[in-house]
Amino acid sequence: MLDNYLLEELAAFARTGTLAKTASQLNVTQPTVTRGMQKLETDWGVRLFDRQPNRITLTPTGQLAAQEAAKLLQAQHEAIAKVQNYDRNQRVLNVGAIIPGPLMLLAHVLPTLATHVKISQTLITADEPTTLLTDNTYSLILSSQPLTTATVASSYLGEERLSINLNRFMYQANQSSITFAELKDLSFLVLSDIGPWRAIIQQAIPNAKFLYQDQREAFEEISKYADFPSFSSNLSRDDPLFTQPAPEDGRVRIPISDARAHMPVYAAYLRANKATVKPVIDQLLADWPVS
Amino acid sequence: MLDNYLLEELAAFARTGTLAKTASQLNVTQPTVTRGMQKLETDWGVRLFDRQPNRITLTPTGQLAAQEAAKLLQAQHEAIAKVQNYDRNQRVLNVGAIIPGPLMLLAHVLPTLATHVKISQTLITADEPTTLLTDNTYSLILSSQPLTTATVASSYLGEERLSINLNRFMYQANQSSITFAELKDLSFLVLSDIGPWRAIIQQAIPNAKFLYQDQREAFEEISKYADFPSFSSNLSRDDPLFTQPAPEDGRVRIPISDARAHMPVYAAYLRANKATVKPVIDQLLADWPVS
DNA sequence: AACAATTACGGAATCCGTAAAAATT
DNA sequence: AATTTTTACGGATTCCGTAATTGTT
Repeated sequence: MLDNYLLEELAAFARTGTLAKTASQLNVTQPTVTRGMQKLETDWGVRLFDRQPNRITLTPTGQLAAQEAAKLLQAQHEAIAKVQNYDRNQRVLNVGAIIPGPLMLLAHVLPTLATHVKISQTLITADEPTTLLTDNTYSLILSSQPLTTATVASSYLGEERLSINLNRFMYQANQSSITFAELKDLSFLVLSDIGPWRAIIQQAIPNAKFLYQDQREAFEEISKYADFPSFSSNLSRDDPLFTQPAPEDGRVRIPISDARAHMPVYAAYLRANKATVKPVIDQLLADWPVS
Repeated sequence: MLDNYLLEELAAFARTGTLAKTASQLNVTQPTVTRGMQKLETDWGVRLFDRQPNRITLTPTGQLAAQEAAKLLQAQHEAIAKVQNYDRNQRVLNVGAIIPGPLMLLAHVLPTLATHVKISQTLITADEPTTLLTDNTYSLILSSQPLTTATVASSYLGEERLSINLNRFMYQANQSSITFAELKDLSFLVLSDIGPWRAIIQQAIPNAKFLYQDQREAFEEISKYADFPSFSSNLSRDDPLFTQPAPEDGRVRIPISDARAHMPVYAAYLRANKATVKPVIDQLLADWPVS
């Protein structure tokens, strides 16, 4: 016999220390909590509290029970979320990423797909992205590392290769390839949400300044009127510099030759979902830019 | 919102396949289950069933939900058992073992202990004995291997050394030490529940026959009237051959010299329980037979 | 006097079983 | 005809809040 609201009360009591605070935190009255904890003790056949007329405290067993109650509640919330996310992904295939480039390519090839795909607007920063697959937050994660576990598989998609967009009259612009070192001392206009690229450019370019912009609109507005160097890649699709040859707006797009400017891209998914995600992966592979 | 009895119904439906069988398995009526599953769907905001007038089946989401429900129920049972076991071990310290010898020694030194100790009557055969510590089934496990994890620690106690009890007139009896090989072709009277020793004697003694006895009483009865060779060890306490020198009942106790006849013994416990189990471990160490 | 826990009582919500209906095999 | 699911209705349990009680600080 296990009643959920009793677990809530016990876990809340462990946080607050008194039945009164517990009651107010849960928006019930004190007698409710009193009865609840009495019932929990009789249900489990275990003494959880030391009672004095004016004070009630957890026994060691009660402390363990409170820990376990909190864990059970957490597990319940996760299970419900998992089911709800799974249901959502039955209709739309949610895609997340730790780097933005592949998402831009995906957005570009999306009309060719029969599957209804929804692209996450924020990048993943979690330490263990695989949990976002197992809890069905995403059905597909585009990552710079192969994520492989008993239930998660990864497909190699290709490489993202960083380029720099420069004013054509800058002296560095007069070459077909460039290195991070040659970009030293410059100020760059950069989107904030670029995942691992951020650490790479900060470490690789000596004495650089980075003007981070949170919003893409602001980024493009500034980019239109001021002439800061900015980054794009072979996967970029919605900036005007992508189309080759470079347009006549005064900028050139130069690939960066450093090894660090090349990042592998993998598609990670639950093995159980392989059939569902396959068309998306195949389309990405088909439209992946030839190096 | 998560009602436990709905999880039971969902998990049962996943096993039975119809609401009618589910109801009879749970000892409720069909309408109860119908309402329950409808409520579960509205509570979670997810469609779990495909409904036809005369048949109802789980959607893919429903199948996942049933799996998760079963896992949650399992976790709940384990949590309650853990708390109840913990409470029990607050008053009596339960001790388990994978080899019987140390338990016999413990039973012998038990009167010297202030702690109220309860000794398990059956040996542990689980693959992962540490789970029996984390779920508080036992507070102390006597094992032939050190069990060490983030929460479990082990203390080395000493060695158990196997001996053989022989009729004094057998030709092998006339020596102070013996090998497994010298015991070949004999028939032995052996207790069934001797853990790893069973495999050892079976593999080490060539062409031997083992008469396994489940019950200790029967074992001692047979042993009294028939004169089969039998095993004991330096930790044996309740057989008459233990006291040195050997009694005048016609048998001698000869230690076996093979390396395989010597087994290290460790005491494993939750690090959180160190203070509780320490007096027991100290007493075992103090009374451990000198080799 | 103020605070915390418990007990007593009445109302309200919910959960169940019986009975009946609808639809399929 | 026999199953299976669903709906309708009435009863019973249980769960909660208000009010009052006990005991401590």
